[in-house]
Amino acid sequence: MPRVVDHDQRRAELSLAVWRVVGERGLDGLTLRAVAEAGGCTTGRVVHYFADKEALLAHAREIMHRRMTERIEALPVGAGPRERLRAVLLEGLPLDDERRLLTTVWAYFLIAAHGSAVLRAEHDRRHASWIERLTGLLRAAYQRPPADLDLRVRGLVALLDGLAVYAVTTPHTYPPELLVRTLDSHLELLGVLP
Amino acid sequence: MPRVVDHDQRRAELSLAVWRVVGERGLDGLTLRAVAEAGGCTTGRVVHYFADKEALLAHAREIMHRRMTERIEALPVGAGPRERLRAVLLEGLPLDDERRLLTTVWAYFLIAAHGSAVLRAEHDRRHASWIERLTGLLRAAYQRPPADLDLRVRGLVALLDGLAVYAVTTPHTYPPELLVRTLDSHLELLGVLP
DNA sequence: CTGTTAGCGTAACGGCTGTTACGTAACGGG
DNA sequence: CCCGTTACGTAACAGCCGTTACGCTAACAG
Repeated sequence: MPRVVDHDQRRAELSLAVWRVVGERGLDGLTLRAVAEAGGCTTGRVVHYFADKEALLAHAREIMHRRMTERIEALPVGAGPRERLRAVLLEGLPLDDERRLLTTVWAYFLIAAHGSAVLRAEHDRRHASWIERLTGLLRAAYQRPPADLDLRVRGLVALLDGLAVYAVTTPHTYPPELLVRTLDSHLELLGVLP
Repeated sequence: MPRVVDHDQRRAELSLAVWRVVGERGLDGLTLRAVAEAGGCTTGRVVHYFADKEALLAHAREIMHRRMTERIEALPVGAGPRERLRAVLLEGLPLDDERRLLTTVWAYFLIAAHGSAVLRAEHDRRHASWIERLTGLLRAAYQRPPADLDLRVRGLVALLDGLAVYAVTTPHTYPPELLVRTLDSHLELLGVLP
């Protein structure tokens, strides 16, 4: 056996390079050569670890979701249900550099879901899971859950992701502080502010 | 003078072709040849009326916003402030074919605002105007406006546009009926449901 | 009727893209 | 020590893109 390399780590490195390129140049600016440059190598390495561009993108997306889930599950436990709900929601907003990068990539994949059946199906799966998670959290946050809890969740998620998209496209207009205040205002309206 | 043609109409026709292409193939699928095909002509006509692709896109966007405003101003007057607020908000959701097309184009330009300073500035202008309009409408809908009215508006807009983006990307999961019910649930929460 | 000019189809060009093929260097098993 | 395999840089390729140049056609002024 020749030179030994950790394939998973290489793929993770290249996925990170994909994030950076998307974060800087958008999804149309994402070329194999740009990824190679961001990853400090040539296209030779990129194509060596991924069959084609689609596989590269799919893996970068997979890693993104894995990282998001990882962050949520790393949140401190023990707090009350309302604190926990708010903490999870804040993970969906681009409040620091890492989340800004993750959210940007997420937003591009969201729009790309229009026009690609594969991306749309994948997005639908993730979204349903996200809705389910938040339904549980919101229900737990209520002493007596309202009858239209499902609509409250849909609205909450739409508000959160709408804010996230705005923060990605026009971060100057939607700074982290405004995002948090807007979310808190909505939580207060819902009656589940900690 | 040779053959006489209405330039504005030609440009409007080609802008409609842009909408259709974006609606079917997305912004990356938007090529001059695709626009020509959708417009029932060749690239010769397209480049004859627009200096370059950027000008074509800018005009298609301009027409889109003009049409959206036109629809809003065509709404029946005379209803109460809460009916009016709801009617305007419903114009922001893809509830029929035309709005679906308009919203799709809008969503693509929204994401494209990330990565292009020109598109971002333009979006920022439009967005501020939209926020301003809704602030007035929501204030009028309240008997006694809350202290954090601005945050209520931000949340309302984020919810609306979040729903719109979801409806564009996964219309099957977010049918018109769910959009309206979610919006109404939020309006009820705000205490401004007609 | 004739000349001029806008309208626009056709085609060519250079640049960039994803993909593929090839060459080389380095490492580990025998 | 040697050899096979893996890692990956380099380069060529075909396809599509926006842009540009060119040429024909049809309509109006005179």
